Amino acid sequence: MSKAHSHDHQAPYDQALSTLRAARLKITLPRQQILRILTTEHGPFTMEELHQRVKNACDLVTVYRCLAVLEDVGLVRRCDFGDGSCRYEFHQGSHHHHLICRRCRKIETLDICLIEELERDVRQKGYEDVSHALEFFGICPACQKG
Amino acid sequence: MSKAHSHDHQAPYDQALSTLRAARLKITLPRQQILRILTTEHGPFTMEELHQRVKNACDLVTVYRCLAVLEDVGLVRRCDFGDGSCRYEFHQGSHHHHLICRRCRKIETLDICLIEELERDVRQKGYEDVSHALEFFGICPACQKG
DNA sequence: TTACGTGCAAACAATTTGCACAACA
DNA sequence: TGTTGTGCAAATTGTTTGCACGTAA
Repeated sequence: MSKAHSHDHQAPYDQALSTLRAARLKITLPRQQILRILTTEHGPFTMEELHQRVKNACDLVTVYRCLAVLEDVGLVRRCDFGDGSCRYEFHQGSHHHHLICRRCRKIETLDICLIEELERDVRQKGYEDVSHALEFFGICPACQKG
Repeated sequence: MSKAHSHDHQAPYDQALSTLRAARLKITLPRQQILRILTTEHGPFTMEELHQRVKNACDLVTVYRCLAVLEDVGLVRRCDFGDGSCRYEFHQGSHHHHLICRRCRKIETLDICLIEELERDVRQKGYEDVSHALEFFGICPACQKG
């Protein structure tokens, strides 16, 4: 009762494993470790960052392949901020966007999203399976001083 | 009077050259060719596409360096759609976004943008020099049939 | 003429692929 | 036991850099 209170990371993690089982994918150690990280820390993380966080317990290539699988079954969302490498975060229903400092690359989460009406316009152009990507960039207060 | 009517591509092109001169940058052949393409065709184009369009008159590396310069002086805008390579388009004040087919990669331009209010929120978080990137993805009508 | 730009080759970085071995179910 | 996943090495792709030569101003 006490542990689960502040942040219940266990439930999303267990649910993720169920999703893997439902897709007849194996629950391997690397997948467990990666899912543990993604469900407890917020991210989003690059492949390298995830590889370091599992303390090189598996190969970097395995991180790539795990993330591809997790993205396929919808457990993970890919973020591309236009700086060489893309990032991944756990995808739990919550639709949100990011605020990225152009200088120090700090990433904040924004919970606002008023874009549904625009997506409706896009569907009226005949497009199906419509989604969008919205990211904000700027110089954060800390960097403005430096 | 007749030629300039339907689409006056000459004016933006000449203006771009002036911008280069004002920045004390040289008007070289590759820069002229690239600017001609970007001011007449809409794009956005990848580096490879631009290189092909100048018919290999200059090296691919030169395309990279020209685009970097043009972006620096604000003549060109970079677009990253999260598929390996980024694209560039002529930047003429007009703020807009894109609609990209996930299958055939066709790119349409959208003139709508209601994000100014969200940017205001971001500035209130203390961020300076705020900008955003908004792209829509979907399966276009043509691809739905294939 | 002189700084700036280009070509060519090579270096880099992110990501993908091939194949033999390992391990989940 | 039989897939399915992993490690290692190498290939691919997009982009950047170094340096000698070429050219716009």
